[in-house]
Amino acid sequence: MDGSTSVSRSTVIEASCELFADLGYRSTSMRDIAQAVGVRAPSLYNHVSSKQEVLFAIMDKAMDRALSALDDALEGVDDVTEALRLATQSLVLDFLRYPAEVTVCNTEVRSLDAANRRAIVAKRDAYAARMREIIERGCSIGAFSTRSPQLAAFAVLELGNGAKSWFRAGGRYSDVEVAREYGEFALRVVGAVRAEQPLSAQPT
Amino acid sequence: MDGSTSVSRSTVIEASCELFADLGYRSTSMRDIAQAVGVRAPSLYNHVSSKQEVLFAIMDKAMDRALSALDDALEGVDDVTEALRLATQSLVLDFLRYPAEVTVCNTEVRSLDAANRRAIVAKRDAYAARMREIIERGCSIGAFSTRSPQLAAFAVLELGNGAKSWFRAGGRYSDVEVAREYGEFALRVVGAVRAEQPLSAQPT
DNA sequence: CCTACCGATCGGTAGG
DNA sequence: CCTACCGATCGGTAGG
Repeated sequence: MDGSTSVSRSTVIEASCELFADLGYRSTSMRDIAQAVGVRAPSLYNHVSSKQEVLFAIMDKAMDRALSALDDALEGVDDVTEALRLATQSLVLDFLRYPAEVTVCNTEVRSLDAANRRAIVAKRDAYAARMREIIERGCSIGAFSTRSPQLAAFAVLELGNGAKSWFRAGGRYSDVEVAREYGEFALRVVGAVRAEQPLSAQPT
Repeated sequence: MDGSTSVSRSTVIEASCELFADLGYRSTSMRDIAQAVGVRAPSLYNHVSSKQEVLFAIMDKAMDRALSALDDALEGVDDVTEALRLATQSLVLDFLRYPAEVTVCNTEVRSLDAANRRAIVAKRDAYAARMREIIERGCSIGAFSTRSPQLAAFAVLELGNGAKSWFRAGGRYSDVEVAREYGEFALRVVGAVRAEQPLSAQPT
């Protein structure tokens, strides 16, 4: 970003997010961020109060967005199989559409101050709990068949990571197609779907 | 580690690995490492030549160990379903047994110098390629049924991460039990196993 | 928005 | 193995 674009709190935060994702929080200096938005480092403090505050703002916004997306995806959905499919699609789509934000969330929890870390970990745990509850419900009513719902929940939550690093490199599938495929993977992991039922049976 | 234990290259590298995993490479100072092994920072240079060299040594050794474990797991195995199961178990067991090394491998590639990064990425790609080849072979002979072997390979490779963060917290299952469960997840992801076939059908 | 500058900390070296 | 110290860089402030 050069000097021709006006600088604001959101441009500072967006530039910081890309740099934190690429270099890491600790390896990104306020001077790096300033250069990215086209000012000198002290001017950043007109928009943000500290480097730590920027990191927290990035992660808090990303967690809220992911939780809202999950809410929207599950609204009015009763069938537990469909709920797991849609929740996984929501998770993977979020990964694919906001790779920098998600990378920061996945790698910089340790860079948060104690109080900020507690707040972010609470939201992360809430997200994981909702995914786990879906899988536990599916197991209890016999829709899913897996030995450890907890292990399966962790496996499903982690699935999107592979898609994220891969998706950035190539362009063979759209983000929606990748998300749909991972939705199918999740159903297979919990034992909800026959292997012979191909994804192509689904409508577009 | 206190002064009563003798300091060597390997004790420096082991202490560095734990610190890099917990704090990150950039946030760990040579003084932190020195304190962990009970000397002053300049004395570390009697054992290692630079901080960067320590990072590379940790990652290179970890990659070689993972590749060797994969070799051992697959030796003499012809059946492609069994190969995927054993490869996944090998991967997950490595994650569970060497969490600090694996965390460093997963988070500090960006902290490597260009030449070191090329060497590590080549080994990581070789590992991923072997997993992908198993899945492609299974698909081509009809043992597996998945729309995108490449996507499935990434999903399987990523599976262990969830197990790693979870396993460190609790003690409900042994590492071997967790690895076996993930072996089953991998077969489900590629469509190799009926959902009705529970893991408990396997011998101990 | 800037220049000038602060105290702290960094990886690494000199010299013994 | 140590003390003493180097130039560089850090997040952030003073003052305008």
